Amino acid sequence: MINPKKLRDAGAILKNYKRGEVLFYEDAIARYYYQVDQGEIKMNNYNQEGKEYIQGIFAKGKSFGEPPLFADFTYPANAEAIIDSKVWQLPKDKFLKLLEENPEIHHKFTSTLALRLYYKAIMVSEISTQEPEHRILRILDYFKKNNTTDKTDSLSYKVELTRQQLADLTGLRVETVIRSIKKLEQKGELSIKNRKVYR
Amino acid sequence: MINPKKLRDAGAILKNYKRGEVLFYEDAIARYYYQVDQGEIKMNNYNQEGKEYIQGIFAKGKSFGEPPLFADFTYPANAEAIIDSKVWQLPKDKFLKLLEENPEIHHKFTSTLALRLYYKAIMVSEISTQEPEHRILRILDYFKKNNTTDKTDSLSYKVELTRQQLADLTGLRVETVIRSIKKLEQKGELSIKNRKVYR
DNA sequence: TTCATTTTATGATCTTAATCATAAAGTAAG
DNA sequence: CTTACTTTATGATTAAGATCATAAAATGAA
Repeated sequence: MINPKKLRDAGAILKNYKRGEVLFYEDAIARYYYQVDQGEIKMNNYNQEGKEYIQGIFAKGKSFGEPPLFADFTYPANAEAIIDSKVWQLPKDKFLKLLEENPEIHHKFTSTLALRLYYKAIMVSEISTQEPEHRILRILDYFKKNNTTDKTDSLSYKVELTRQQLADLTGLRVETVIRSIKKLEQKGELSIKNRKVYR
Repeated sequence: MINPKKLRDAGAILKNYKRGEVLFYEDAIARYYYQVDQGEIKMNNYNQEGKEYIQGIFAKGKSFGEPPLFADFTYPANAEAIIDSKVWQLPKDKFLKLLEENPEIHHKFTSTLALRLYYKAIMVSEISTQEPEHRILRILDYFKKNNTTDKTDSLSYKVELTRQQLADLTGLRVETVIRSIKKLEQKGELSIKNRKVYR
């Protein structure tokens, strides 16, 4: 996350997006650095049959869609508002200038990319070799880690993801997620209180 | 890739690894920046049943295993020499100092991470939503793009990967890869000359 | 507060890639 | 040159998750 004040000073503007609105499409050329101010943005792909894969969900303070700003390639996925959102938008050249003039921001930014690469490396391995329950737990733990400081395994973290979103994040079908979650509850790996998952 | 001369000046040493030798294991703490001087290194994961997933294959000039140097996490995968190799090894603190003192190297390095993130985003989406033939073509095109400047679709690029490696890169089984490749040949998407794949 | 949509749920059936079995060709090691 | 291992190959069977069908709750919009 870059300090919003710094962003504004560098020339960023705050844009509003309604639930369902698309910020950019897969294969488009990247022109801006984006950072969530309010709301939730997802990046996703659809295959020929319309099956969705969610690359990531970005909440307050998170940036997304930066990699294509650094090299000659287009967006690997779409970006869409999950709920009504406000997003900082900084033109590419101004963003690169900002990094250039602020080595500490550049370093922090590199760390962010590194962490995202780490997450992707784990997920691609999970999806290709692990069974549904294992994959789901990984996603839950990733969201828990990113949204709490709680390091216990007390099943106290409330998962704010629908079964469908979990399916789209893990490459599974919603029915499979529902059934797997039930099994995980029986095994004591998570708990379900009026339909909400706790991990 | 960082200029080998610069690496050596910064304090890097050149280490030898025999085919099959492991440079580091998953979950270990990262201590060095690595860059291939000669040979081939793969990064991979194994699941409980021993099924392998290959995160990437790194040839001459490519670096690997850098992300954990930037934040407080461990290696997401193992690194192993596919063939006898020589690898530059630079201690973490010296590597970070090198980036700090050379903004142009830092920027280039960020581009490398960005490109890798792009590749991972594509592969995770492919693996989770696409059928075998589609996945295999993606990997072939990725390797073609990274190893030639040839932009034609002349089926002139010789793929130096075994069927098993293709399987481990795509999360498929070797038999499935063999059968898919045959179908792709019939469709004219690739050609096979004495068992070697051309794309 | 009614209606439409989304989310969660469950059972039955199907399909695709995994698995299992076996072997020939190619390569490397001694 | 022989032996061991790796790679490619192919057919038969199986199993896991996808798909299909249906519906009750829950949520949200008008």
